[in-house]
Amino acid sequence: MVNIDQPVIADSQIILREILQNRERIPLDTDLDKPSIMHDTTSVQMKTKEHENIVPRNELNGEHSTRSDRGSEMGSDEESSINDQSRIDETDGDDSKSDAEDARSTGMNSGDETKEAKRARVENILSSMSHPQYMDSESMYAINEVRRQKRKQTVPQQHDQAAKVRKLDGPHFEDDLWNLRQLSAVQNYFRQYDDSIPKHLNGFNGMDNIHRLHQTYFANLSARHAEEFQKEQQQLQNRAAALGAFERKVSSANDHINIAEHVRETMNANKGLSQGVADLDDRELNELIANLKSKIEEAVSVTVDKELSRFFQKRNNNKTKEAKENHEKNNKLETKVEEKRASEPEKKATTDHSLSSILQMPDRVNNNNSNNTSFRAPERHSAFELPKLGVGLPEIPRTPFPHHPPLGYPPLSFYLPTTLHPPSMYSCTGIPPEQTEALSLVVNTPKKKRTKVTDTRLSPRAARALLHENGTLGSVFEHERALSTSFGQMNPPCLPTSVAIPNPSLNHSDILTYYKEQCNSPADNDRPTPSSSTSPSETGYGFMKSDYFNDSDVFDSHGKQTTDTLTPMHLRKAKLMFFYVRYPSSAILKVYFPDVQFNKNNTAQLVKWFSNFREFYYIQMEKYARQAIAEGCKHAEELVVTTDSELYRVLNLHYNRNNQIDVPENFRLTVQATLREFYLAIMSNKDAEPSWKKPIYKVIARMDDAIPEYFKSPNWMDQLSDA
DNA sequence: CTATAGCCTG
DNA sequence: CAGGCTATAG
Repeated sequence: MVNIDQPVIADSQIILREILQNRERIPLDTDLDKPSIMHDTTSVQMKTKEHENIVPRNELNGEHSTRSDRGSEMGSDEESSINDQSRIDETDGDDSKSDAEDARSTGMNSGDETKEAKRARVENILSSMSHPQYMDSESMYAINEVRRQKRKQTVPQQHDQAAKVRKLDGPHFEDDLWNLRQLSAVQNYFRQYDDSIPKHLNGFNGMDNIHRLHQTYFANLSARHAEEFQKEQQQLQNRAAALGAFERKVSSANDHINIAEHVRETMNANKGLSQGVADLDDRELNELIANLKSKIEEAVSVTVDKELSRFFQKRNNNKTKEAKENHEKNNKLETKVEEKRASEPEKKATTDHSLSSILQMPDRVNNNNSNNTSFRAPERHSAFELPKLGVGLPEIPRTPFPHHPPLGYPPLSFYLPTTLHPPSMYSCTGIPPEQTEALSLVVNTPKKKRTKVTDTRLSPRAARALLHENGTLGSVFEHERALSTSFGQMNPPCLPTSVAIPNPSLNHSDILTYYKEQCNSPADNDRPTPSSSTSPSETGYGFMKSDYFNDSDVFDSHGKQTTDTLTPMHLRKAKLMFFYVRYPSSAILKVYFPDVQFNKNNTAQLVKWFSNFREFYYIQMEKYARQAIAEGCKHAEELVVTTDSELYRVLNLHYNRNNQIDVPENFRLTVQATLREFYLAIMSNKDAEPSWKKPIYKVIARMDDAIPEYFKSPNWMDQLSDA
């Protein structure tokens, strides 16, 4: 195609096509499962499955389990196996079915093949896009999983051979034709909804759909191996469930129209149309793709919105319950600890102070049914509820966030005099009382942040772009942004994360870039093509052009301003995002930084940021975990992190210095969990092993949360600047 | 050869 | 936080 920057991109398009046509290139056995999707999708049996799969982070790395599983130890290198296992467990029952389906589909090769294949393809597409939150990530994770297994260091993986399966061939002309037919059919189908779908819901995240298709495709490819195949079964189910849900949704919203049926009918009715489509040229094809994408977005947005709100509502309720239980538990522990202290006078001196400050037995913990994290109410200071200070505190001036309630007010705890929270000796002096172990990491606590603002190349223009100082475009931009977030929301619930996992999304997401460019007038953004360029730095030319010359604002397909320069504002935002996700995939990052024109460099930079965030985070964790141990903590349960905990406060200071957001409760839980993980690992002398932290990383990676959509709002971004 | 994760440094 | 370096992976 034209404008193909990178091989990946080129492949992406091919992939899209293949997805759409459900074509070969895949080992037969793998391919066979597609028909199964088709059958499953139409069935309703998915309802049950659906909520099994609703597990947000489950997909992460393909090994993720529900939050409730969080505690499970994955200490060894068997995580992969474990995941696989879990998947197997869940999918077992359907395997047989799939097999049957496979057999069936194999049988109908020639005659019905066309028809069936088409149907399968369309359904596949629909399912791919209809399961935004769960399935998509699922696929993505599956991919991650595969790749990770291949690359996971520390643990010599045996699945290596599995790798190469997904190499793609070059484009096939016939494939294109097929693809076009499918596209037109689908597009045509969606046209029916043009009127019923609010235009304002049109999002700019359309590339995500493509992305997902891409991922789905890869997921299928990866199914070649047994274990992988099983995972895939899981995905298929998810998709089926997704489609089921999607259909139900759309049905209710559109006079009970059955999507699948419609698509099928449309398919049949459009055979003629496909003819004309056949001789489109690349440009036209791209246009078509763009349109299709747009349509799909519209349709999906509506559904996604509904699903999301429903999901989060449900989720919030659960969490509330969880929090309550937690509270009770904590109180119990508190008592326990106190008793313990009483019996250990000599130790008391140290314990009472540092330990308590770190672990802060939650007096009246913030069990204010902390409305969960993600969509926490602005007023929810619960997580920061300050026990003993409340009153006397002077009103601390803080930057109000007028237009964005979500920002809420900074937790009071941040303003509390340190005296109220005796800093642990570690954090202050850095002299561990009795640490015998190698505290390599612990010792050096990189504290002085805020050093350089990261972006040395920040240009006024870029800044302006970021702030949308030029009103006109800004408002429009903003408006669309806000609206478009609805679509983006689909990612949150299951933010693909990647621990020590090669970020597949980074590669895959290139497809986003690709399509984005396709949509835009290719002439505008003439970014040097990274792929073709030899080095990531794109050597002199590439670098210069993209980082300096091309630093100028650009406009995306929606006429919104864009920059390829990461500014301090972006950095702040990234930090805040860290409260929700520790392992965001680059794809997610891209979604949440819509005003950034991503390229190899800034993508790497952003990724690096999170890497740095994590580094700091884990260093703190290890430090405090060791401190707790040094102070005589005997059980992981004794490690309770409250919003008043030293650890917690340190982290807040680091990532939320200006208290720009109300830190999600989940973050606290994550911190606590991390602390415990470290504690347990250290207690069992795991820290002697080479990469003993890897398992911990994995556990934590599963705790990523959904990022509030308002993060995508440029308007919100603005506020960060003046905060 | 290119890319990422992770660790270390400045 | 950015750079640099290494190991690993495709």
